[in-house]
Parts: sequence; structure tokens; C-alpha cells
Amino acid sequence: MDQLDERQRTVFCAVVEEHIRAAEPVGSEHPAVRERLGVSPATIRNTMAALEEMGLLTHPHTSAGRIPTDAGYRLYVDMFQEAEALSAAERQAIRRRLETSAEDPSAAAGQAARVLAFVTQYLSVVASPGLQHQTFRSLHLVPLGERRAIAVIATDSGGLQARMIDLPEGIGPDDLEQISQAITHRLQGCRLADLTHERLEQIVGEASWHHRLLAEVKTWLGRELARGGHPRIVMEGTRHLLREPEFRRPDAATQLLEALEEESVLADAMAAAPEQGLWISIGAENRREELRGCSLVMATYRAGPQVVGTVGIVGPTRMRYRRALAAVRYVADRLTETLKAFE
Amino acid sequence: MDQLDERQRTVFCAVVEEHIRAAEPVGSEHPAVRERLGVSPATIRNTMAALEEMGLLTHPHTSAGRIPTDAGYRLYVDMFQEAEALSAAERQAIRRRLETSAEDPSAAAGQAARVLAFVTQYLSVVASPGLQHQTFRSLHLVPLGERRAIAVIATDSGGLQARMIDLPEGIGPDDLEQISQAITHRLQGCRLADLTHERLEQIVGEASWHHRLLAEVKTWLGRELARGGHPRIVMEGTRHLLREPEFRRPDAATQLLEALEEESVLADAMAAAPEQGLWISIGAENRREELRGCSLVMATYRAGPQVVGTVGIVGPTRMRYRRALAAVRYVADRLTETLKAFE
DNA sequence: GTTAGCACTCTCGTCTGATGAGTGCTAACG
DNA sequence: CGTTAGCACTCATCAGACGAGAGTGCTAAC
Repeated sequence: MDQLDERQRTVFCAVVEEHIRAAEPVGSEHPAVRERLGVSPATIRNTMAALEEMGLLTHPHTSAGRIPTDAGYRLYVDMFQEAEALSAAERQAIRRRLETSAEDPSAAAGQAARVLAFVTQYLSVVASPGLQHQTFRSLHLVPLGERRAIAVIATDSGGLQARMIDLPEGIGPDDLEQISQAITHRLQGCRLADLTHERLEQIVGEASWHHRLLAEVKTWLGRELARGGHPRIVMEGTRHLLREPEFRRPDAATQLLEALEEESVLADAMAAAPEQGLWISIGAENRREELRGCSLVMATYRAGPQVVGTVGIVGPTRMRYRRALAAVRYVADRLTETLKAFE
Repeated sequence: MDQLDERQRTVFCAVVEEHIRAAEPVGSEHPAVRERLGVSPATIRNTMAALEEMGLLTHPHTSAGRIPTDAGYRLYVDMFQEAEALSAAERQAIRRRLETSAEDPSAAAGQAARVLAFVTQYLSVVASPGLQHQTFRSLHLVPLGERRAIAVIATDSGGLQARMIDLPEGIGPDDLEQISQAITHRLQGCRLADLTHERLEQIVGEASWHHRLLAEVKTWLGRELARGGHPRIVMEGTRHLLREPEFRRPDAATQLLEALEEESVLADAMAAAPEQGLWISIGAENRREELRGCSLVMATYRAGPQVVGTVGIVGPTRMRYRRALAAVRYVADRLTETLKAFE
């Protein structure tokens, strides 16, 4: 869209930014637009008409100002990939909030969602694909009383999954130790996604240990993986959505919330994200119809080389994209940094 | 409030139930009211006026029907402690959803919230007080590579908390084993709430093991406890709130959501609950002003003899109390049953 | 190419009156 | 004396009218 001349660009940006700021159609007489150029409203009107012709702006009705179309926003974000800078205080708030994640990666998603909602004032979403995308590191069976044990799976990205299991009769601590080591040995380095039930059967089953116990561990692993299949999604900051003028109409809000609370919608939408870098989906660009009224800004985060999750925000198409970009990128980067410890 | 005579009772109940059903003021000519008595609207009007006198009903405006006051709802729920029965299908859905919790108590809260929101069609809340209210059972340090270990705390109610810790140089598996046993031995049976930082210092500190490691374990325990202090709250089903007519006014919804997303509000409100049994808080009865427009129905659940959490729902004061009671009680009971395994 | 002028369009807030639901009061009734 | 019919009254709600204001597009002059 470089076919915009100098003036068109200026007018276009002024309209987008003013509309993002004020949430209202921007007229040709609007100071924000006029200030940037030395020309009269009439001239601006001509330019606006041209921009509308190109499909970048539109009219809610005859006598209203212009608002950007989805295509307009798209052009805008493509023009301004360089994001707005976060203030030092904001950066610090984010870092502080995520520090604790280093100690407890399982809480990282929640923390990230919280701080992102706070900084952006939009609804934030963090999807952590659970075990699915992680690499098996070790299994430990720790005896706990006579007939019970704690089983812990550790993954390379610092993930831990603990649960209790019942023991068949006649299994001693030594047996547990032996089984732990054997399973650890056989599964180490295995991507958990590759551990189908059959595979598990094959790898583990060929040994002839105490069968009942093995069966129990096996079903657990299987179930844990099944659950890891659809990522756990944490949402935070629903309240911010309701404050946006575009969602003040009660059923607009209801519809959106219903969509968001159904996990598959967000999961779908986020599945379209590339593995690397920032990713923006504006209005009609969204796969799921329910999200056509909003925009998503997303980024993946990694533990070492492995992508382990997605952070992002959901807001109206009239979103403060530059700020959102900055915040999402910063949070994703810090998360990645934090999880480096477990590389 | 037994000073209600037969007719007053009938009219009162009819008004409450009809209003709960239809969400609109109930007039004296309303079939639902008239059907229950053989009398004319004029007579009902007199009765209604009397009930209004007593503070049980009120008028939105002169020419509107009657709606119950908070006091009216209170009387109503007190009269009908016997809850509506859940359908077999509903009971089964709840049981099924909670079965998996037996294997993974940490996911129990989430599951319970989900199923409760689904069954009641209100917003549901589950607060699991975390470690705070549980009893220490054992600590295990499992070596993981050279300089790292997994630390797992187990509690009597089946709770597990796992995290990774860095090891100081020169600590072998035997040391870890020894330290685990020593700490387990000293803290066993201790209510975690009683483990203040000083106490921890005192109990653990008197021994002369490897200091750096101990320090690490200690700060972890301390931090974990501090976090356990304010319970983790899971909310599910925000969408249901927006569907209620009383929250269709955009800022009513916004205000309520803002309150609910601030954890302290719910935590406060729930702190007023008794340890045992069902508990209902209607409108103005709520401690926190932000919740004056809604009602809560709550119940605690236990792991063995120990109360470990609260489940409940939030809805308009015009709530289907009898149904809500049944659902909340059933979920709490099933949760308690499920967690019995860890007694 | 730019701008002033102007007629035109359309939304929005306010006002109006009509409608209708539901009341409280009074007087008659069994 | 409790119950009921009748009736005047109140008040929210809704549709339609109206004016104000915002912003447009067009035209003609600069």
C-alpha cells in the first residue's frame, strides 16, 4: 500500500490514531487531523474520500466522520511495526511479576496473564500447551507410607507434574527406585507428544516389572498426556473488555464472552499463530466468526529452543496496537528469558 | 417470621417464585398468584400491601407489581431449606466431572467450578485455601542432575506441591535423603498455618545440616505458605452473569465484574462463611458493598476432617435458590467424598 | 490543486401524548 | 367482618415529532 502519497498517509494515520484514542468517528474538521497538515477541512475531505475509495476508511452513516476498516487497521499495524516503548515502571512491573515464575513455572501462565491484562488494560490470554510440547526428562516414584507413592514427571523445560498413586502389595522402596530409573532411562528425551498410548505400551511394556504398578503409571501418563493435548488457557481481565465502548451493548459483550469462555474458540484462533514472533489478527481476519469483532495480538514464548506457550491479548479492533505489541512482546520475551534457566 | 398467616404465605411464595422465574414485578392479577388461591385480585392486593408493610415485598414504582426485598428472599430461603432435587443426569454429570479429581486434587477446584457453572447457569467460584489449611505430611528431595533437585511437599489431604531447587555444591543423593527425612520427621503433623517463619527457623534451624540447602528449602516453604495465605480462587461462567436481566445494564455488569476480578472481594465475602454446611448471603447481607446486588450460595468441602476449600455460586438476588442450594451442596459433598481417599 | 460556501443527510436528544399495567381507596356484598 | 367490584390515579414505556448539530459532497471561485 505504498501507493499512498504523503498527505494521504498523514491523514490516514491521524484518523486511525484519533479514533483509537477517542473511540469516535473522526471528521475532517477534527483538530487532530488538521494540526498535522496546513490545509483546510475541504481538502482533507477529498483525501478522506480517496482513502475510503481504497477501502481503508469507512462511514458509519452519511453525516458521521470516518473510522478505519479492518483493512485500514491492517495497513496501520504493518506501517508501524516499531512498537511504542513501555515505560520503565511498566517494564519493571512485568519483570517483578514474572520473577516468581522462575521458581514455579506452573504458575507462570497465571502471572503472565495478570500482568499483561494490567499493563494493556485489555483481556489477556495465556495458553500453555501443558506437557504435550515438552520433552520427558525423568520419572520419580517416591514412597509415601505403605501402599502409596508420589509420582513426579519432570520435563526439560522445568515442568513438574506430581500426583499420588496407589501401590500394589509387596512393592518396596527399592522396587520403586528401580522402576523409576528404568522408565526414566527409556523415555528420556522423548517428546511427550510422541508418546502415544501404543508407543508407551511398547517402550514400557517390554520390560517385565511388577505389572500392576506399571499399569497404573502407564494409565496416568496416558491420561496426563491426553489432557495436555488441548492447552490450558488462562484468561484475565474480562472487566477491561466491558469497558470498551464497542462492547457496551449488552449482547455484544455476552456473545463475545460466551465465545471466549468456550476454550475451543481461543484455541482455534491461536492455532493460526506462527511459531515465531509477534502475530496480529484483526477483526475479520480471525478464523472464528465469534471473534470477528475483535483483534488479537499474540506471541509465543519458549523454554530453551522449544515453544511452550502463547501469550496474547484480546481487544476491540480499535486497539492500541502499538502499545499492545510492545507489551505482548516484552512479556513473551521475559517469559522466555525466565524459562531459560531450565534449558 | 411465623406471623405470616396461611394466605400471606401462599401469596408471598407465589410472588417470589414467579419473580424468580420471570424476572419481572408480579402484579395482583398475575395468574401464577391467583391460581394458588380462590380469591380475587383485590384481596391479593390487600395481602400484598400487608407483606410490603412487613418489609418482605416492595415496589419499583407506584404502578408496578411487587418484587421481593432482600429480607423477603431471606425468609424464603429459610422457609425452604429443603432444596430442589437435581436430576439424575445432572448428578451423574457432576460425579463424572469430579472423578478425575480423585487422581489429581490440584485440578479439583477447576473441575468443580466448571461443572457447577454448567449445572446452575450462574457464575461459580471455588476457593482452595492452598496449603494454609492443610497438615504437613512429608518433604521429599529428589536429585535431578548434579546441581538440582525436585522438592515435593505432601499434605495429609492429598495435596502435592512440587518445585525445582538449585543445590549448593557437594550435596549428594544421600544428603538429600537425610535432609528430607529429618525435615519430614520434624514437621510431620504440623498444621501449615502454624508454620510461621520463626517457627520454621526454630524447628529446622536447630539442626546443623548443610546450611545453604536448608536456607533454600526454608525460603521456599516460607514463600509457598505466604502464597497459600490468600486462597486461590477459580471463577468460571462469567457469561452467565451477563445474561441475567439485572446485569444487562452495562455498568452494572462492569462494576460487578471489576469487583469479582479483584480477589480480595470474593475472599472477604467468603471468609464470612461458617466452617460447616451451606451458607447463603443475600444482597445487602454481603460484607462487601460491591456484592450488594447479588447473592452467594456457598459450601465448604473437606479432605477428611479438615476443611480445605469453598465452592459456591454468584448470581442476582433473584436467584433460583432452591436449585442453587441443591447443586452447591451436591458438588461440595462429592468433592469431600472424592478427597476422602486421602484421609 | 486548494478552498469557501452551501445545501443536504442523518443521528441524537428532548419533548409530547397515548397506552397500559397495576395500584389504593371506597362502597357494596354475603 | 372479610371479600370483592368499581374506579380514579400514577407512572413507566413507547412511538412519533422536532430541532440542533455534525459532517458530508458538490460547485464555483481563488
